Amino acid sequence: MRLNPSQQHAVEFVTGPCLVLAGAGSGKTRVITNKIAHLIRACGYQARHIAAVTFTNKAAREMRERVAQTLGRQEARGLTIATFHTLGLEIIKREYKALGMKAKFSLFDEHDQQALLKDLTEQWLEGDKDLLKQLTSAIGNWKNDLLDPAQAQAVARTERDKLFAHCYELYDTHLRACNVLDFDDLILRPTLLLQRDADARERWQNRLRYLLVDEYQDTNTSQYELVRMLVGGRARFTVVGDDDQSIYSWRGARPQNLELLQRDFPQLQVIKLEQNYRSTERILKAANILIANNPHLFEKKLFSQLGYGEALKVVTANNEDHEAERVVGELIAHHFIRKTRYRDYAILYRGNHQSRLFEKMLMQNRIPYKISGGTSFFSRPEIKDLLCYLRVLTNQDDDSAFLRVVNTPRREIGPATLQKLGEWATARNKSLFDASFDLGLSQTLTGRGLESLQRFTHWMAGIARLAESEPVPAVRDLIHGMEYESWLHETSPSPKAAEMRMKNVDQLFSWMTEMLEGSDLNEPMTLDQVVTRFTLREMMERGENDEDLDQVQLMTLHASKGLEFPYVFLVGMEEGLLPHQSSIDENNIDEERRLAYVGITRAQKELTFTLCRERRQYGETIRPEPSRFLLELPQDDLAWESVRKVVSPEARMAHGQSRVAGLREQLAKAKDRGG
DNA sequence: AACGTCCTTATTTTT
DNA sequence: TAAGGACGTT
Repeated sequence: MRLNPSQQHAVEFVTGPCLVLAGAGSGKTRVITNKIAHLIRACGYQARHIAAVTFTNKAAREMRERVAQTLGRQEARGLTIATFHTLGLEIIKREYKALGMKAKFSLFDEHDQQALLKDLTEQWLEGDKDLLKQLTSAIGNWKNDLLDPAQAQAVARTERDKLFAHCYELYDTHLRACNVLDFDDLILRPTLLLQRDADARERWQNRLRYLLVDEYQDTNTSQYELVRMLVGGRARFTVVGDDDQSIYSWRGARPQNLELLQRDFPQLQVIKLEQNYRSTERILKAANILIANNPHLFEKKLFSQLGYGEALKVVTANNEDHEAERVVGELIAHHFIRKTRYRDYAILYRGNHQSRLFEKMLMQNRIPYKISGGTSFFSRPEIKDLLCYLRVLTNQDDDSAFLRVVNTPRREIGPATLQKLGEWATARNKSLFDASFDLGLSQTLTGRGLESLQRFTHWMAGIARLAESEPVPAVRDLIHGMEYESWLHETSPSPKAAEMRMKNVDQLFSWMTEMLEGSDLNEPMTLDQVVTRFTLREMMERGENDEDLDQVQLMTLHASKGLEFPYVFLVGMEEGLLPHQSSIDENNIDEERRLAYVGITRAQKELTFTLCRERRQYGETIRPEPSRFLLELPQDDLAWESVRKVVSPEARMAHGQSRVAGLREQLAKAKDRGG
């Protein structure tokens, strides 16, 4: 299929800054892919001078595949296609000297960060979970706004903020001492470096001469600043985004960055992609009418030429069990009549907890399904344990990792020993690992503790030495040497669970082996590269990934962004759920509306909304109103399923509601929707 | 160290 | 309501 004129224009405009406003399903990935090809083939750019930046590894992977398809492996060689965080990491790796860091550092994930903050601030926060959360987000916000602890201190007005800024400083000092970076640092550090160091800026602007950014509406302040620093005055870049699909403002995303772009680059070329190649006209019309209720940074009008299509169904269930029953029932019937694949269906919901009943119902009916999200592989304790071992191997300053593994499995190295080791190390400005080798330690540590400790660190040092030349045997020795398997059996609730955990460990090990040894497609990696990639959740894709499995897809609306499905069920269309109650309270309806918009625009052929008359919530039964978003949709295109039996009479009596009132209510609603 | 009991909390979570 | 975390007991 050929590019349409707007797409063509977006691809061919390369002489200045370019903003592509790409509506849902308008073929933005095609534009990015083709533009990269155009830059190389028609504009004389070398692949190594082009970078395409995404937010998720998945998006990066997909783009890499699409580009390889368009260009072929050879021409695509040398391209940078990475997430913001990976790009930041690349910069840090090459500029570590200018950043005043050691060559080897490790990464904190969110969990590590939380644990450290909790530890560091115990005396002030006294285990107040809420405060800890606030602190975490305060630090995150300061980092997003490119403020260091001193600047944070300066802008802090309230006592609380001053305390938080102080905690930020402690946290920062600790990270630096351990040679550790958190996720935010991966953006913050390179950005600050490029701001202050003209040479570094020069180097990177010369290296990355054309920049493409996907999902630009999701950038936060520091990410935008990084983009600005990288493109410099030359301003050769393309960003692609859609303010209507901005659903991450609660994570610091600033769709206003789309507007800022016009201010910062007055010569900005704005190109709109308004033809949708995904959904029926009806689905798109509904989406357009819904989102028209929102304020807009840029006006656009999406259209489709895929035929008018079926009406959007609205199914009202009595309660949430009934809702699941109805959805799965409809799904099964549809599947058999239309001879579709299960993977053509998606069930989308606002909150993860909603998945439970659908899962149960699908399981009962033996329908294969897949729930995206939920507890990730990497938050499992056995995986964290192993990764922390590897972190100690690659960065011996990483005290947090050291503390996690030093007594796991049990080595009789208790809190008392570690306390004294900690004091000793702090006094000498050393890491715990290094300090454990000090001869003088015997002054403060005696007998058993010292012996166990040194047995452990000497053993680890040996593995670390081996890892430098032979990482795979080193990791194997590590797993065997610490007798992890028997430890898992001792500590797991059941032998079955222990086997599961060991299977995970084996899985991780085989992934790592593959990455360390390299393959036809991938160069061998060093151990610290492997650890970093795992922390960034950037593992090698496996051939037979879920795409090949025929499973009904269950996920949150957030997780569905960027995906498409022929048949979509958008469940829980109720006030309080979508829009969510807390968004109603905070007057944040617009983002909820975008969330609904994202959900609707996932559907290609058919879309079914469901809602409940009754729902159990926090132990009590409530009778939610239909979501205002349903009422905002074009009623002529909705098929409200007429159901007479509402709730059981007893339940209605319990709510003090007579049959007549119930009928009146139904009538009123029918009138509301103009019927 | 492991288990049981009580108490808290209930939106989304790209890296 | 129900699930997960914290804390206390054995």
